[in-house]
Amino acid sequence: MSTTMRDVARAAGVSVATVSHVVNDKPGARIGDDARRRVHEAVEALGYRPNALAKTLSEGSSRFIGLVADAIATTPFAGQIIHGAQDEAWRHGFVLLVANTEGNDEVENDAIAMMLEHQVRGILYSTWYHREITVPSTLQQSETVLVNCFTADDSFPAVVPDEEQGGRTATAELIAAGHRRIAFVNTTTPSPARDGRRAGYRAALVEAGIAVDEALEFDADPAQEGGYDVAAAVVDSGATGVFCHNDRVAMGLYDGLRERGVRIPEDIAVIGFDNQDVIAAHLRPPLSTVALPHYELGAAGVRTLLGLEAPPVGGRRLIDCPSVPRQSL
Amino acid sequence: MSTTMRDVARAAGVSVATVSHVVNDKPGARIGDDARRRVHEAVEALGYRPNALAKTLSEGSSRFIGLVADAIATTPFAGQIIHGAQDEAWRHGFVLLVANTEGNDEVENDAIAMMLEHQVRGILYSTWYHREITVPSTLQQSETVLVNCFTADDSFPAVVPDEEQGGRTATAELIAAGHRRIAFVNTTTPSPARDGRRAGYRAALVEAGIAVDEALEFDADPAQEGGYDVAAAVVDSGATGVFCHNDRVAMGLYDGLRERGVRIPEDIAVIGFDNQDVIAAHLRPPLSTVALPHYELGAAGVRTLLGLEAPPVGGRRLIDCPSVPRQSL
DNA sequence: ATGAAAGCGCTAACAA
DNA sequence: TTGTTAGCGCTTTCAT
Repeated sequence: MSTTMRDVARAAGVSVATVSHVVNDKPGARIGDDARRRVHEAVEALGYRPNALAKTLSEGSSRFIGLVADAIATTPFAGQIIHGAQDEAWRHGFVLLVANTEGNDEVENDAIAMMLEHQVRGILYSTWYHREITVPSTLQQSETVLVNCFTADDSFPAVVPDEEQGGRTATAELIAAGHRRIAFVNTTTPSPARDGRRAGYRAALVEAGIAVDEALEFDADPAQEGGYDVAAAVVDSGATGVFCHNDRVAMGLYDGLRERGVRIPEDIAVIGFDNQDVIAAHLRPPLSTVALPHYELGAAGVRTLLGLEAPPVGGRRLIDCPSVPRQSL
Repeated sequence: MSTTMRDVARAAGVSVATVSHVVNDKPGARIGDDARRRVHEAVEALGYRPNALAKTLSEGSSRFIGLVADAIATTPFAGQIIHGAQDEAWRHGFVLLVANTEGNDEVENDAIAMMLEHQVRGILYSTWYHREITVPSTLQQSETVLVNCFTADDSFPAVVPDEEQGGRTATAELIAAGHRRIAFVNTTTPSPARDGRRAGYRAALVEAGIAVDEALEFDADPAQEGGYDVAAAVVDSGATGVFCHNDRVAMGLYDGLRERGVRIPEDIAVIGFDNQDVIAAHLRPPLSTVALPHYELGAAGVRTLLGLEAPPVGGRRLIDCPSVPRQSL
């Protein structure tokens, strides 16, 4: 098979212990310059590559971190979480074991079992949209950090987006652009996003001394169709600025407004949420929005799993949703 | 630490060999019913979970497959490849080790080294868009299958989408809908997609007895902006149907056509390519398109890596791009 | 400064 | 039918 440490030792005329020491550059190891050199040469010559599995077995602790996601395929979001988690894991010498469950409980349990059998240091349990979950019982046996989700009793450390701050940011952008009559097209789906963004919207208005007017708050299906359908009502409301629950709704709203001859941003300014690149960056005009910090969620998840970041006290760590200005306001 | 096979053996009053046999349900192992039962009970009682790493080390062959991707985060496509690869890998008892390189060579080499150290059975090297590549030298040391990419000399087994068949399919849909004057908005970027889809477009026309008219072929930047900009030319061409290089171009074209009062599909039928869900399914009207078979690419990649599917003879295995009919034609 | 040897959790001959 | 034992490739303690 492949060349082992023994082969290297033999070739260098030293013991495996010596090879181990120089290969790992162990701190308190007194190795003669000569031996060290010979080992390095042998490693080169033989193309030696350490067996990480054997190392793990011997050391007793693995360098794996598990990431179970409910929807890698369906959305571009999961990709960002994976990416952030992986970068951060690598930074600390860890490797990601990724499993996609597509919401199937059985697959989920298998995935977790598989990870446990591979001695993962811990498991990141993530969802593609921010929501409350109940964690599978198997997870109790492992260090677990929730990413983009949380439990009702906050019994697991969790990392989630700060929806309220995001809503406040979006609304504040509109206010900063001079708008006072600001509509809010929220989602019909009950969720932390719905409640949080609304709270942020209202807080920003209050902060700016603008009266909250519930007649300016609309509900729409959180997709293009919802935004399109609500266009008439938004126009009728007399709003000069609209904060949309997400970019897809904004995209539909664009269509609805255009059909009515309403120009963006001259007649109505629009801001979205999610910063879904395929959409936001390429609408006409490009859509100002607020980004969901998926990359950072993944990274922060890994950090709290590894204990590099004190676990959030209240249970959930809130991650900022930054503003992404473009030309729609 | 965690409970080992020895603990189970002790608890069940048998040897580790016996435990190993019953836990793995070894075929040619004569184990008494009683012993078998006692082992199972002990496993239950102690919550024993086999250590996959030790198993691998002992067996000498790992159950890992590496997947290096150049852009997990940037597109929804990579997710599909990962998903397909993972499902197929699991089906055969393998686990995916995913690494995202974002096109960075150094990261890529580290990723490959890491995978090799983890004794992966082989590596899937994938790109988010179909293209020619040169494989990193480190990959020579491993079983490698290219996914969604290929080398100039086809020296590595590769699995790629059948662009030509896709182009033919798209065009045939338009023809089947009764169109004879069909425009093609191709990308300006040289690529297998550009050449393949054009070849397919022309082949379909010829097949239907329609003369190829190069005045009906346009080049556009492969994004919304490109589609928008080409709208005037398309309208002027007198085409009654348009095949767009991708869904994003189609999205831009929608805008351009709408501005000119041209209705879809009444005045002009449109078909896209990629089946990018966020876009295609939610345009007005929903966009008919041809899907890039990312899931299947990942799955087929795993299969050829595991030798379950004879490696493509010519070098590349072509995967079909299926039609996804909606309401734009 | 270097080496011998035990052991990580498991598998697979081979004995019994 | 079951147990003993020798590895798998590596780390690490303890001698030398």
